[in-house]
Amino acid sequence: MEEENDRDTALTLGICPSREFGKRGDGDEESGSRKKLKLTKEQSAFLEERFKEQSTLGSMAQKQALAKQLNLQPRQVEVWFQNRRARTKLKKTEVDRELLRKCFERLRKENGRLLKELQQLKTQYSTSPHEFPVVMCPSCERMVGAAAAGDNATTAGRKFYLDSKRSHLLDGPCTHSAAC
DNA sequence: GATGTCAATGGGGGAA
DNA sequence: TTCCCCCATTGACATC
Repeated sequence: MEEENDRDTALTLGICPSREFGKRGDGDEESGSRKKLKLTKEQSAFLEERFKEQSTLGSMAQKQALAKQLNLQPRQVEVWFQNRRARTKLKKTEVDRELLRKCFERLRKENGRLLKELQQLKTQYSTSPHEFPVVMCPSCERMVGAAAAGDNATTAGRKFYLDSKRSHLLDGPCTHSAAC
């Protein structure tokens, strides 16, 4: 318990209990295992505030001043900012991933709906082709026509292409030629 | 004991 | 060369 108190005091002061910070590549020769430093609430809150203003440290002087203010080694402040940026990035990646997942799901549903609609049109065309006045697009050489009057709401007014290999439904006009 | 969090390490790259 | 940054990883500690 006493040992813990000593460590807490050290942490409050920003002093690593078992090692000297501020150098790169220093080992933990003394104890044989590195102790974990936990920043105090005050230190974390202060660093958070600074991070909100600016996610990078700026000049060396700025870093040293901040370190002095918090009773930390400049290297510790530097490391805190690095880790904080990494956490921010990770969080953003997770948010982006979720957005993409939702977007994919929406597109998958839309694709399914369009495929179904296409299948219906193909069936409709094969049973009563006379209802589909068709002309050839001189540019892309595909057959293009307008959906017959009386079609359901989703297909009415749309243009469609009929091709031996491909069939396309378009929401907008074909850009190939005026015939489309 | 498994898992998560976070300070810290070490290596590599870019800029001055 | 030095400094700063990013990235992957480590290890101590907390929580379940």
